[in-house]
Amino acid sequence: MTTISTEPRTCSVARTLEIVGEKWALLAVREVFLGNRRFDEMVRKTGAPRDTMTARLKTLVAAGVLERQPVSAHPPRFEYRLTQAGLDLYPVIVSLMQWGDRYLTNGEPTPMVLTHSCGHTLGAVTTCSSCGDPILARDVRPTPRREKDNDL
Amino acid sequence: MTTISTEPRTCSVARTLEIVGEKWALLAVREVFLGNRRFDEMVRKTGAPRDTMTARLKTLVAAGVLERQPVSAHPPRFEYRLTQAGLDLYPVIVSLMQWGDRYLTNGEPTPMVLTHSCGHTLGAVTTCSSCGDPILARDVRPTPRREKDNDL
DNA sequence: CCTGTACGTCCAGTTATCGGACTTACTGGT
DNA sequence: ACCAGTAAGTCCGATAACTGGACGTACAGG
Repeated sequence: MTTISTEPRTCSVARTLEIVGEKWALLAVREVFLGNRRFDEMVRKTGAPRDTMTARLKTLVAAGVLERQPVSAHPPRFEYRLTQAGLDLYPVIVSLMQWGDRYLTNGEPTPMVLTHSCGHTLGAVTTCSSCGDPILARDVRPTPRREKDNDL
Repeated sequence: MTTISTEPRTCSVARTLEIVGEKWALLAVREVFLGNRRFDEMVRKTGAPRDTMTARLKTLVAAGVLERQPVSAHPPRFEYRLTQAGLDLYPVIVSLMQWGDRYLTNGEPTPMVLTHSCGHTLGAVTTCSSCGDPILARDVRPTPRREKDNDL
């Protein structure tokens, strides 16, 4: 007998998306990576409504992705800085950018060029930490830890 | 004179997020990567409302990430398959999963194990295609192509 | 004929998003 | 002293999106 699972899958992707699975959250993080750590700059450069940005930053701080630090008391001014967890989101941002560069430029040059410290324009490849080969979906076998998530 | 840019930044990250920048969109793609290509399965395994899943799948098909193909005419049954563009989203999914595995497991074992064809459990590293080194934010210098996006 | 599955649509209620105006607290210029 | 400007939000009303659940259609199998 096979019991049909009625619950959604337990999954790290889903958990992560609860925090950064929304446009403005990730764009806020992008801005901080680009060095813009201030509220108004993030609003301007992302185009997010101020209200929404406030809400997102609150979530990101609560999740430990960003830290809100005062940089001046009089007048009160704040900076949002990446924590280690935030810094570790870099691969996510880079992957998204890479994909957009490939599929969404419509033949035009990419809006932004990333230059790596090795001197070359950045092309990002997601590789296996064991063998070093680029990771392709067909080379990966997923195994859910829980019984109920077991169907392929 | 410095003109303050009032427009949001032109950016591949933003463009990509217009398509997959929402929880259910990415979770639908995740399910297809896991082999679940049917509407009802995606609804069950992701927990998305049926309405929302319908809307997301429509967007993803329109964007060329998925293809909707009939697999039976009587009764009418469909499958959603990844296009090449969809397959190229794998690094995004893997990066998100990796991050969740690291920061959102709360000490428990990760919900899913990915085994690479090399025989090892998958650890994904985003590397520079030129020098092969892992990419760290601090080693990358971003250069916007447009003048107006030029501030750091 | 009855039950079950697949793939949606429809609905009504709630929540989120949006753009714009407003607030507070300063700084710097005239 | 006064005015303009900036920063970091908050507040508002209108619109849009999301949600869970019921429903519709088309078929298969017993």
